[in-house]
Amino acid sequence: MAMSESRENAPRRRQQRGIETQSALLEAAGRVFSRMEYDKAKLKDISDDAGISLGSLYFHFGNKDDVAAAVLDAQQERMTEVLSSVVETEGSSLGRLLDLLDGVAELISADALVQAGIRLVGSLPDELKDRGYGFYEEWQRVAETLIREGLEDGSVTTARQTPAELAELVNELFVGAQVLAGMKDGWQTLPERIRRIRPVLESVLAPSSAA
Amino acid sequence: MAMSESRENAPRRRQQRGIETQSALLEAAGRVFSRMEYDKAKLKDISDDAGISLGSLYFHFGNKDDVAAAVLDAQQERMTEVLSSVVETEGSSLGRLLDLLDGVAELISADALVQAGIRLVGSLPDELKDRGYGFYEEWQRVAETLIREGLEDGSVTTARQTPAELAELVNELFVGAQVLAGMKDGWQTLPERIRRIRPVLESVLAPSSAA
Amino acid sequence: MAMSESRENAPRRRQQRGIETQSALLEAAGRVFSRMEYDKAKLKDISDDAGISLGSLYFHFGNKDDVAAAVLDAQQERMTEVLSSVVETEGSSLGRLLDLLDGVAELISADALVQAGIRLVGSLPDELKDRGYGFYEEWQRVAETLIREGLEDGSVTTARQTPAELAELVNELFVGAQVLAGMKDGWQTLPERIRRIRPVLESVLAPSSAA
Amino acid sequence: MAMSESRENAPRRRQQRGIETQSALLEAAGRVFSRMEYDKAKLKDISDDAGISLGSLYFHFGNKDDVAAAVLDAQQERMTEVLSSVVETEGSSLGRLLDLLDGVAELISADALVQAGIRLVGSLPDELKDRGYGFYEEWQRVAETLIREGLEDGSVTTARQTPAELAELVNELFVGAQVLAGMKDGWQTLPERIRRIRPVLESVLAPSSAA
DNA sequence: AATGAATGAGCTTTCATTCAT
DNA sequence: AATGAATGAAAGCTCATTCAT
Repeated sequence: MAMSESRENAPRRRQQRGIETQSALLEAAGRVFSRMEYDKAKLKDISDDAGISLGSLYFHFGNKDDVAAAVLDAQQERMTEVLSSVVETEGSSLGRLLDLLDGVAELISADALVQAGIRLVGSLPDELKDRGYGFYEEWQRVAETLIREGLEDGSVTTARQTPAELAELVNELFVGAQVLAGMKDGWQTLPERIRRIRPVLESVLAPSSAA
Repeated sequence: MAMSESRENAPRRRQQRGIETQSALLEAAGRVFSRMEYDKAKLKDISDDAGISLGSLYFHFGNKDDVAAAVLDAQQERMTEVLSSVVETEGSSLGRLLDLLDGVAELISADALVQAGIRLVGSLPDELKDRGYGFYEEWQRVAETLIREGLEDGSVTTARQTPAELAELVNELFVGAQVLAGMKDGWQTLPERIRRIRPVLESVLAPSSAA
Repeated sequence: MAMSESRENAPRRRQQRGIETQSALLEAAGRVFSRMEYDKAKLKDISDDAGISLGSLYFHFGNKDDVAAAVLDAQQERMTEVLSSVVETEGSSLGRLLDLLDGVAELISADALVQAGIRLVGSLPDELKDRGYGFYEEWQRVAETLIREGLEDGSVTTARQTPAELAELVNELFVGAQVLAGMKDGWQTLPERIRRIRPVLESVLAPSSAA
Repeated sequence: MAMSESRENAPRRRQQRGIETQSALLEAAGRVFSRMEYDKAKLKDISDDAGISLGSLYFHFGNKDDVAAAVLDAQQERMTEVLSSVVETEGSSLGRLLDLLDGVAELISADALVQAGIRLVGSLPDELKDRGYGFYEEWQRVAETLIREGLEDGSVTTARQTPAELAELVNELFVGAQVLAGMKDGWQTLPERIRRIRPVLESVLAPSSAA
């Protein structure tokens, strides 16, 4: 069966092989960048981790920055995926917002490539910094939208801060938990930290229901 | 005795000059490390910034890691100074805790060496990581103590979380604000962010008084 | 099978080029180390002498010590070659022992890499010292064996010292001649010196025949 | 008593102090150079070993080469001392020659500064090399003289080599023993080695008496 | 005489990137 | 597509030497 495919699919197979190599390199990059700073990570480390030649890495990614950029892209893709899937869930806006935190925390604690993306944001050449920071802003916009919807559907009841301020607060808490979890145990306990934060956010965003 | 003094002073005078050089180098290191990652920062950058020879830098600090360690030590010293001075203030425990956040935020936004220390914690050789993280733990203990005292003096009234959990929460919020401020504008707006957080913490730690 | 060969040969062809480079570097290292002390010799000197980039030298040898180790290995290989070829010769044991001295003297006086090895033994980081000294011991064992055999085949007749002591004596004489020749004229006259030693050794090892 | 000397002797005392410092530095240099190669030995090692400032070392010796030269001079002085004292002894010329070897071996095995001198000869900047090698030649002339005298007084009886050749042989044997002892155990067993050589030399230089 | 401090040239080593096959 | 080999521009660090006191 493999033989019968050979003629026509040869080019496609070759393409296929290339894609596999590229993705193997990407995962390896995730593993390496999640373990060390951008500058400490050598491209040789990545190609070794993938068991693929350094030359090949350069064939698939132009240079070191491009490798980092690809990791960042993949990270944001995976985070956006969680974001979309949770946002489209049934339930109150507040519930979805809190579920979102849980979902992202879970993703971070489980996916080395996502962890790599997080580390990279903190130790990146200036040109790439914005790309990383941009995501925090996007994420904050999503939070703000959900809070606004919560005010409408009644799941958010506080009136003492603007939705933007509340979103910023949510963001700060999440980032703080994420940073401390990253420093302490490589994000293993991040989901737990987020779970402990949940009632606090509920009491802040919906103080009446907590009474 | 005048003669004997001249002998004893001789070495002391030398040390004096050395101390000045060393502290000039330390400030320069603060400036440089606050501008760039550990790996991107070259020791030549530091010695140039201080207007002192590279060899002299190596005379006073043994190697690059030691320079970073000295910056971390200086940072923690300065932060501990604020911490002590605020904690010994008059006023309720909760008030002092919140003033503490303000004080530290102010320090961070104003002192390049302290900013450098913060950056370094995130991008440091593994051997130095603990030293940096240790401070977060110490700081959290202080917060916990103040919360405990607050429960006694009545300034903290919540009973829904343990003091340890509340301290963790305060820590996460502060760290989150600090990280986002650092990314966004080099900590310029950190004090403002902390001011916005204040009422939230009051409502969480003393919900009754907020009613 | 023609196809499959092309695949297998590809890497082999590459290796070929690498091997040539490596051996060119090794010879250059021999030339340089035979001219100057280990510490005085700069790796740049070696790569320049070989007309190959410094980076390439580091590609093939990990660091300076490894270069020296490779030189030592090559030296010992060449000396062992002489040793084996002479030992397997026809003739009396004593004759072969003395021929051995001649052969090694000849090699030393002609081969820069071997001279380099000798120099290195005297000025080497401690980790490599043993490797150098080990050879002297091995060589002494060979001498001892030949002397033992000489006692059996009658070419060695003295009974006043043990074979081990006699071997030590031979070794000391050879080393002394080699060191002095090295100091005086870069080993040019070593073969001559060894030739002058020959009758002495004969009279010591076979006193009767000398009478 | 110290006080009563103070006025007039002040300058002399100062001189005295300088001499002590200088000799302390020289001994320290001996210790350091006997442990490591010229290039590996740092002047800081020497001044530290002496417990005297680096600046002071530069005051007493102009530069690194001068320190080495001073060590070499001191070594040769001490060796010459042994040489003179043994040569002026009663006894046959051959006996004095062999005693000389013993004496020098004893000195080498006991005196770090002398060991340092020996090491230095093998790892020295070219300008100083001759000074080191010169001593071997001088020493060989002494041996030759003694052998000549031995031929006259009857203690040396061989006629198969010229006195010069015999002296060379003695030198080679001694140097070989010394080099191997240095490599093996830091010259601890050199006297023993020389003792083992003694009968051999007797049989070579005075074959009849050995019969 | 003596010392702590300062200097800078020089060396080893690393590593992103390119090349040849 | 893939690979081993090659390159060279830094960067960290050392250390002989000099300086100021």
